[in-house]
Parts: sequence; C-alpha cells; structure tokens
Amino acid sequence: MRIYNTLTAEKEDFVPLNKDRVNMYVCGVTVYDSCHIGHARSAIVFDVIQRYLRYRGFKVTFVRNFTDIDDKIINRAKKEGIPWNEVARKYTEEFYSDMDSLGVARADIEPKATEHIKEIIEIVTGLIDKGYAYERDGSVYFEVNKFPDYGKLSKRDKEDMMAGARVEVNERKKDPMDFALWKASKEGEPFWESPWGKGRPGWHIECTAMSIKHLAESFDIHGGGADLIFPHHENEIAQSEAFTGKPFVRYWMHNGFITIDKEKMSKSLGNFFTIKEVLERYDPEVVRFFILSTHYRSPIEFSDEQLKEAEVSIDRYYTTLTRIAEFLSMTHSLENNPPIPPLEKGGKGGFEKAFENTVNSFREKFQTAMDDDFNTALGVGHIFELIREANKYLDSKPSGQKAKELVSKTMELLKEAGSVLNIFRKTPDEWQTALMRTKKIPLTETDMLNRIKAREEARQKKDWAAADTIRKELDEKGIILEDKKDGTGWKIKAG
RNA sequence: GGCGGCGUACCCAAGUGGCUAAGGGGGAGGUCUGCAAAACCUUUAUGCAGCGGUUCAAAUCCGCUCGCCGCCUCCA
Repeated sequence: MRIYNTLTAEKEDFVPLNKDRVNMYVCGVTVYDSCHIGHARSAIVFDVIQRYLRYRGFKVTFVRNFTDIDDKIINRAKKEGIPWNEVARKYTEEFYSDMDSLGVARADIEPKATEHIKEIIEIVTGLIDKGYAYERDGSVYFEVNKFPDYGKLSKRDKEDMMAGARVEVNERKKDPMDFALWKASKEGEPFWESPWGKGRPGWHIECTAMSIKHLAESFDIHGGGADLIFPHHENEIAQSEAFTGKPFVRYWMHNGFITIDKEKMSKSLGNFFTIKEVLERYDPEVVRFFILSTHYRSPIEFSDEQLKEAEVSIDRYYTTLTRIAEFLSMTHSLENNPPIPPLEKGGKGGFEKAFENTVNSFREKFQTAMDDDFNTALGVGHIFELIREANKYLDSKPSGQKAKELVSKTMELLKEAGSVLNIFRKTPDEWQTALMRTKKIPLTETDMLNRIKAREEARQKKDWAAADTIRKELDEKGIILEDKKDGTGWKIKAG
C-alpha cells in the first residue's frame, strides 16, 4: 500500500510503526458554526481511508478531535448572547447530525480540547523547562528559532515567510513567527487556572496533547485539510518533537479543497454551502459519490451539474442491482428445472467467459486502486466497468447454475466495494424513495399508480395517444415509466 | 515577493516511462420497444496547454512560455 506523504512530498510504501496496528489522528472541526461541504469532504475522505485500512486487515485506532474552545467560539457566544460552552455543544451536535447523514462513522476516540487542560499544561510546562517556550504576561509562546526543523512540512523557511510580510503584530513575542501555546484570558473570557495565571490553550497544542495521550508520542497517520499544513500542522510538529524528542508522525495526509468558480470554498469568502443545504437537494450517497469520484488530493469544483452526474451514476448502480435481483429470483424459481442449453455457437459461451474474467479480477483491481494512495476515483471506474459487463451478460439471457453464481458474486463484489466507500447502502426501493424526497416529486405514490393504471387501460385498448399523454404528463413531473412483460414499472428520473 | 500545485475529448475524471490513453455524463447512429425507458453495441483525444530537450521509448522526466489555483492570516 502506498500513501502520499506531505512531509516527503512523495508516495511512500505504507509501513505502520507496529505491524498491523494503525494509529491515526485527523483534525476535526472547531465547533463554532455549521459545517459546510468542504468539511464534509475531509470527513468523508478520512472516513473512507479508515474503512479501507480496516478492510485490509489493519487494526485501526482512529482519533478525531473537537476544538471546543477558541476565539471564534468566544466571539460567537458574545454575538448570540449565550455561554461559550453552549455554542460548542450546539455545533458539536450539529456536526454529529451532519456526519451521521453522510455516513461518516464515529471515530474510536473523539477528544475535546477542554477535557485535556491538564495534559496541555504539562506539555507547555515541559516545553518551558526544555527551553523551547517562554512566558510573557500570562501567555506562553513557542520559540520557533529553537526548533531548527521548523518549516519541514510546509516546505518553507523563516526568511521566506518574513518576506510575505503579513505577520501578526504582537509586542510580547520575541519573534513574529513564535506562536501561542497558552493564551492569557481577558476579562470576561472563559479561563482555566494555570502556572501562568488564568488562561486557555492555544490552537495547536491540543492536538499534540490529545494525540500523545490517546495514541502515542509517535504515530502513523495524521490527516486534515490542506489548509492545515501551515501553520497548524507545522506548529504541531515543532511543539511535539521539541517536547518528546521523537519523530511525531510518519505519514502526513492532506485532502484538497472544494472550489466554487475555481476558488476555494471558505467561510471568509462566503462562497460556501452548508452540508444541510446540500442534503436538502441531494441524497447523502450522491454527495459521497461526488466527493469520491475525484482523488482526495485534487481540487473538486462544486456544482449542480457535477452532483447531478453523481446522482445519475448512483442511479445506474441501483438500476443494475434491480436487474440482478430480478435475475436471481427468477433463476431461483427455475432452480429445479434443467438449465436451458446455451443458444447457438460460441456467442454466449464467449460472453460468459469474458464476464467470468471481469468478475474474478474485480476485487484485485479495486484493491490495487485503493492501495495506490486511496485512489477512489479509479476504484469507482472499476465498479462501473463491472456494472457494464454485468448488464451485458444479463442482456445475453444467461441461465443455469453457473450464471446464477456469477451474477450473485457480482452483487457481493459491488456491495463489498460499496461498503468500503460506504455507498450503495440502500435497496433500490429506498433509493427511489430518497429521490422522491430530494427531487420533491409533486405526486404521491398512490396518485402515480392510479395514472399508471389509467394508462394500462388505454394501452389495452391500443389507444396509444391516450397512453402517451399520460406518459408525458408523468415525465414532466420527473417520473419515467418502463413497460415490461409483467406490467409497467416507474422510477424517478435521476440527474 | 517566497513556496507549492494544476492544465487529459463537448463536460467531469483516472492514468506519473513501454500493451489499442480507465470510468461516468453529453452528442450522433444502431439493437430492443406500439412509442418509450432501461440495457447493450458502434462512434465522439494518432493525442494529453504550447514550444524545445533527455530516452530505443514520454501525457508521464528536464527546461522555458502561457493560463488557472492554493499556502505564506483564521480556515477541512
């Protein structure tokens, strides 16, 4: 398995520090506002990574934190006139509700900054003792010049950054690059007692404290959005390695951004959609599929067109699943009958052989894709190749035990791959119901069945004009009719 | 200004040295159908921003140019 490591800027073989155990830590959210679709990307990407590692037999301990104390939370509390911890509680709850809908699993451990004040103070004290940090007016700063490796993750040196000139003005710091480990609290702000007086943790220190406590001083994977590389993760490395004297993290993984009109989606630009807004219009599986259709490090342009394509793709899966289920139930009823001999010459036998090859090679292809830095986009491509071949095979009207086995195996493989990506988790009927909800179909199922019945009657009388009128009427409402031998079926138009 | 990334068909998107450049959407034609839908088939990049170079061999490596984006400030 290979993983792109931000630290070395290349794909490396993945070798956990401890055989088949994987310790991974992913930066969660600061709970001061609703999550947008960019947060969803990060959560979904690392959810799939975590799932795939387990699928491959690793024993994973997955930690995802909540930053539940910080300037933004305090400001929000002031604005809303409620206590800061009420803000944190409210948005933590909202985070869970969003993630649950998106099918993002809970982490094994979900620590909060405010529950680790003791550990944070210990580390800050240790850093002062070791000469890496200093106290000024109740705040404690990390002295970047004392850590020679500073910049190794974000690939920059102090001089480069100085040239940028946009450096925080803070008289108390020895050097503008120094960052706060502990912040003295101002009047009226939340605080914890510390050796330096009343204050609260700086942003970066919590991740050091919590990852060391819940994982180890050195661990395998640390992830987050690419915007965390600097300064957050750079600072984490500095303070952690200064404190422990050991390498902090083996593999640094960062997901790319979601863009709108090519620009990064962000709170400050205001060009964002919240998860809730998007889920009003698209099913969670559509959102997951959309995100997993692109490699996790590439930017993704967020647009209706893209989401609709994702919806059509998911629909194609469920349509095929329905065919498969129908085929299997049909062969089931024919089980005791002798198999129908293959039609004419080589044609069908060739189909079967080709399909068998596709089926038998699928798992390996999927795993090879995922083994290569979690290439979900390629994995999805293989899934649709299998779907096309399955449809082709079913078109050839196969029969017999062998056919049943092949088709049944196909269904299992699709579900297996789906379970890693955590998509395809509905029944086809549930998918149709989901589409009715997100597409806001202005018709009840009963109304629809009545119209279909009326059309059936027209068709019996061969009144094609009347039948087509009804078809058209339903089509305009987003419903497609499918005439089959045993009656007329309906489905919601995807896309 | 410094550092980094990207540019693959009409659209989205895999592919980072070597079989005919995955997959999805869309378009065109066809099979099936009362007509459709779904599905399948054929077709839609002798070429991967442009120009040079390295190599037996490059979308893939190197250089330059153009265009877009990100980070350097809170940010998934």
